[in-house]
Amino acid sequence: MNEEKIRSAAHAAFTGYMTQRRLRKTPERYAILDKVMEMNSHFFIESLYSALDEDGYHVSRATVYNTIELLIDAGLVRRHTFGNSPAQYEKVTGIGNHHHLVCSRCGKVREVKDPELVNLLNSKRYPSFHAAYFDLYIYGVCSGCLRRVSRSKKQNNNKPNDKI
Amino acid sequence: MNEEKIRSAAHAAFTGYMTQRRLRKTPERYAILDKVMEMNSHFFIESLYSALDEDGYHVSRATVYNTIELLIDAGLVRRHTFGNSPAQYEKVTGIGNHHHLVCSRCGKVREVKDPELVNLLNSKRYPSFHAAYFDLYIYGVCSGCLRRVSRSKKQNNNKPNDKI
DNA sequence: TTCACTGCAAAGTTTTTGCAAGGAG
DNA sequence: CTCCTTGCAAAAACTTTGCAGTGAA
Repeated sequence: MNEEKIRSAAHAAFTGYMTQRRLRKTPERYAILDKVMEMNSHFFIESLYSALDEDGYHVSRATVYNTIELLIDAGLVRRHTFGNSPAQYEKVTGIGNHHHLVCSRCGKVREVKDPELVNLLNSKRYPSFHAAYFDLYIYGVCSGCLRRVSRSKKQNNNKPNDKI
Repeated sequence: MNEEKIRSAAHAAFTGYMTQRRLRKTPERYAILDKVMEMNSHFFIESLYSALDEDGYHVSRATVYNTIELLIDAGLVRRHTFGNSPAQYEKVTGIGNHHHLVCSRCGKVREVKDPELVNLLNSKRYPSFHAAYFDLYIYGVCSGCLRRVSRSKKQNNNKPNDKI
C-alpha cells in the first residue's frame, strides 16, 4: 500500500539524514517520525505529544520539540504559523504540493492544489539564494464567516476578529 | 512628498475603519500607526514598543499588541512568522507587493518583487473563499550560509541549523 | 567507554488578561 | 455619563534549557 511506501521512504530519508550528521538513531526519534506520518493534515506539537502518549509511547515534550526540529531540517516536515495561533506542522510526502487558504476570522485552514502555479514557482530562480521550497498562504474570509459578518453588519455590532 | 501622502492615507483608512466599527480614536492608536509607518521593513512588537518609548511617547505593551491587531484587521499591517522566531510585522503601503526569501539557516529575510507572479496570484479565484491578500515565503539557504555549510562539510562537523 | 540524547522540571519568551482609572463619544 | 480603552502587573501559552541518568555507536 502507498501509505506504507511513504512511511518507509521517510524512514530511509531520516536515517540518511542522521547518519550524515552523526546523530543518534534513537527509538524516540523513529516513534515521533512514525506518528507524524500518521497525522493527516495539520497538527500541533501538543497533539503529537498526546497522540504518542495515548499510544502508550511516552516521550517528553522536549524530545518532541527537538525531533520536530530535525524533521524540519531533514525536509520531512513543514512548520506553519497562520495568524497568531501556535505553530502547526505537516508532513511532507513529496506528492501533492498545495497552498493554504487561511480564514482571518476563524483561523480555519483549507488546502488547494494548483499545478500551474507550482510549476511557475518551481521554475523561478533567485540571485544569491538557493531555494528549497515555498509556502503560499492566501488570507481571506471563508464562506461561513462571510455569512456571519454580513449578518452582524445588519445588527450593527460587528467587531474586529478575535481569532488570528 | 510621497511618504507623507502614504501616512495620511493610512490615517484616513484607519479612521474609517474605527468609525465603521465604533472603535475609539485614541491618541495612542494614532501614535502607534505613525510609528509603524516610520518603520522601514520588518519589525518586532518589542522594537515598535521601544521606538515609541525612545520618542518619549510611552504606551503599554498591551496597547501595542491590541492596536497592531486592529491594524492587521484594517489591512494596514501584515504579520509574518518566519521559522520559529517571534512574529514580525510590516506596514502595507499598497505600492510594491513583494515576496520573502527566508534563509532556513540564519533566518535572514530578503524581499523580492515579481509582478508576473503577483498578477497571476491576483487573478486567482477560490470557491467558497473570499481572498484578501497572499503571502509567499520562499525558504532556502542564502549565499552566506551556503558558503559556511560547504566549508563545514569539509570539516565534517556540520550541525542541524539552530536558527529557524 | 564516550558523549549525544532523554526526561523532568524549572526558566525563558512572547502574548494575553484582569482590574481600576481615565477619557472618547 | 457611559463604557471602551489604557496601564500595569500578574498569568497564561508556548518553547527552551539545565542537569543527571541512559543508551547508541
